[in-house]
Amino acid sequence: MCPRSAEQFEQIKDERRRALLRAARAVFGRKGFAAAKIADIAAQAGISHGLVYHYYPEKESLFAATVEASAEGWELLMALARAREGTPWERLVYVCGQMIAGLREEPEHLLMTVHVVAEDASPALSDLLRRFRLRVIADLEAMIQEGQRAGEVAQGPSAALTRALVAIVQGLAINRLVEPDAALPPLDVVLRILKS
Amino acid sequence: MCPRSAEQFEQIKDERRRALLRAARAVFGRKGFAAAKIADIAAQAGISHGLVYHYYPEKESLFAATVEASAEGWELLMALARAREGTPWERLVYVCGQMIAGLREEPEHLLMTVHVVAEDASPALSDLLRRFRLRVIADLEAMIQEGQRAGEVAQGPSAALTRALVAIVQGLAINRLVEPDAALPPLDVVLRILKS
Amino acid sequence: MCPRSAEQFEQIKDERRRALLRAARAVFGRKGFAAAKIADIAAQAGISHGLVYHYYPEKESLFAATVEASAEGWELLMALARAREGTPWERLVYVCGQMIAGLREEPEHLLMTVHVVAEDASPALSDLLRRFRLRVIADLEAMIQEGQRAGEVAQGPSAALTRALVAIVQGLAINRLVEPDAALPPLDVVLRILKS
Amino acid sequence: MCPRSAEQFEQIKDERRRALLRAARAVFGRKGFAAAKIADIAAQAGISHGLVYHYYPEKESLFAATVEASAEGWELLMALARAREGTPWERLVYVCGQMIAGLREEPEHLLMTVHVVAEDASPALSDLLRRFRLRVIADLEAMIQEGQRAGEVAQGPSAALTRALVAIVQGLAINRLVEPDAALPPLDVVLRILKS
DNA sequence: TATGAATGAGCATTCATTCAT
DNA sequence: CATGAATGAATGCTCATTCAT
Repeated sequence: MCPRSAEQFEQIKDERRRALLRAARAVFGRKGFAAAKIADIAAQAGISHGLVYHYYPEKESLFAATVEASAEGWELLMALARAREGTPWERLVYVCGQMIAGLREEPEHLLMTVHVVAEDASPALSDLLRRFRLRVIADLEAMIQEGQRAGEVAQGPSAALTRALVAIVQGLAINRLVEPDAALPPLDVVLRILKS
Repeated sequence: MCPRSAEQFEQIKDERRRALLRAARAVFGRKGFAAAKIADIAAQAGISHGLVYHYYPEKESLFAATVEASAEGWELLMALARAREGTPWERLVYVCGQMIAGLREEPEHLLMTVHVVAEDASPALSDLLRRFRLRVIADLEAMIQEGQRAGEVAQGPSAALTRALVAIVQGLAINRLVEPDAALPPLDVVLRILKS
Repeated sequence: MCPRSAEQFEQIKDERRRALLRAARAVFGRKGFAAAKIADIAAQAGISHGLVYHYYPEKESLFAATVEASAEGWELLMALARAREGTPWERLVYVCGQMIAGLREEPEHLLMTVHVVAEDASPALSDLLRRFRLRVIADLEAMIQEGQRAGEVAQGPSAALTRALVAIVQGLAINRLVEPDAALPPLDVVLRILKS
Repeated sequence: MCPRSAEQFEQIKDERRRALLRAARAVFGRKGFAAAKIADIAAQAGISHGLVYHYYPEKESLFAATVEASAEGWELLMALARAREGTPWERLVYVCGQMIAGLREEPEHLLMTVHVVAEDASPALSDLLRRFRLRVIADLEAMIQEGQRAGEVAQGPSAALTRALVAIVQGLAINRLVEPDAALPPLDVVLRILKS
């Protein structure tokens, strides 16, 4: 009808897709894969459930897209961290600070990984999540090793140290979800784990 | 008619009930409430799905019983800890050591709380889990305060410190589930969080 | 163990069987075939549900036995009626009076026929009930025809007249069940249907 | 998007809803609440069982709607009767004639009340049916009292007389269901019950 | 596109029936 | 005989997915 609206359509489509991903992240993070209903996600995104299938052909694709969006968010954060000046420790402080600030507002988003366990979801999803998790861990471990070399981080096996750091962040996300009003520990308490 | 079978019946019943609870803990912990299938739990316990309903009238009751069993396990651990000689810090070391040893073998059991989030499960279940969590936190917080008074634990708000400790333990449970072969950080790394 | 108890066993067995039939009549009459639970019947008869299967190999047999017991009750009533002195009308009054007295106490028993319609129950049950119903109708119709010949009952097709009489009795059973406290119409109102 | 389809949707929806109610009335009337299968009702209405739940959220709601539709049918009949000219007796003849004509075609519809008995169906359903029944009885009783005042109906307690009338109508519905080919008694035989 | 009606596979739950004790 | 634990087929209900409009 309106020939110029092609771009607008694209815009609308993109906005909707983003809204859908936001809604999906919230609902999947909160309920897991199996318990999350497409209808709920659609409602939260303000569209009809039928329309979801114009954007993603099935529930699993939507979940995968959600995970990928999280991965992109992580890449962005790492890029920002790497672009920073300062010591390795200062970069670690920055990244952890951002993660904790993020979970304050959207704890769900850090818990999707927990639902990797829902083995009903195809192995493809499990793998996707595992791979994302491993990428995060690899990035953090690299920073930790840098810090160790700089003498800013406690010595010891960096793999276990990284798992401990990730653990506390995810654990705080759980806490946030269950007790939204409880005080989160300050950043320096969290970072004690990296200090001898 | 067969007078001795009464006790045997009771024994068998008790054993099965325990097997059922064990299976339920594993499956609920792994999949959450909604995604866990009664048929799976029954299969894991070695019984037919119909028989589950002889022991628990509905899925929610089984879940509740599972939580209660965990609560009893916790009470037992705390009783053992309180009965120990030594400083508050030594008791903390003992409790955290036991928790981490436990999650090494049965990480599921620490993650049921995450699924409190599945708010579809009646508020009754959410409340049950929240109450259990709060009890654990209260017990740990008391130990931490004791440690602070004894000068063995870092000063600062004990509430946030306790959340940090619980967070790391639950986070390690997640890690164990997702990467069963990854090395867990040693106890003293975990406990750094409580040291200035 | 106790060799003389053979007769006693028989007695006990017979008593139980009667109790079972009584319970079955009440429950089947109240709930129909499908909705009646063997466990309910057993409980009402004071035995375990497993024992029911020592007396009747399946639910349908129990139902059939219940119908047959009703049929025997009807035969008895007819025998008493036929043995009476007096006019055909007086016999009709006697039989209708007994039926109405019966439904005052046990309305269920007259409604089992309604459940013939539950076509899930095997055709065998339907046939059984239909045959019982037809026997009752044939007996009543014979009495009505006698009354017509004696000029005590209104003329007209006796088949339809009999259906009307049976209808009102069963209808009153329904009423009794639904409104146990409502006054039943006196016998002479019911019998007006047979009078011109 | 397709502006005219809105009304069409409504129409289709309404038609289906009516078809569903028709099917439900037939099946519930024939089998009672517990024995009636949603799948049967859906099949008879020509839809899938899942779709039933788009119209009624649960079996009980469908049953309730069925009862309400019957109640509306009754209201209509009473309105027509009240709008008639003639004596009270003529109105009674009209109403009873319509009821008997109705049960000739759809006897099920008059038997739903019998299944009030299935007390497993929530008390809400029992109450609904009882209330409907009482409304019918109240309407009929009013007409009978009018007839008594006009000297057209036999004297005596109108409550019991009304129960007798309702009884015969429901009883004839049972007869129709069990023996679809048996002759129903003519209207004037039924109405004898109201004549001294 | 966007909607929501329609379908059917899947799961919780019930209950007739069996059987070890 | 008597019990009640055990099984599994059947049924209510949910929800991902499709599709006519």
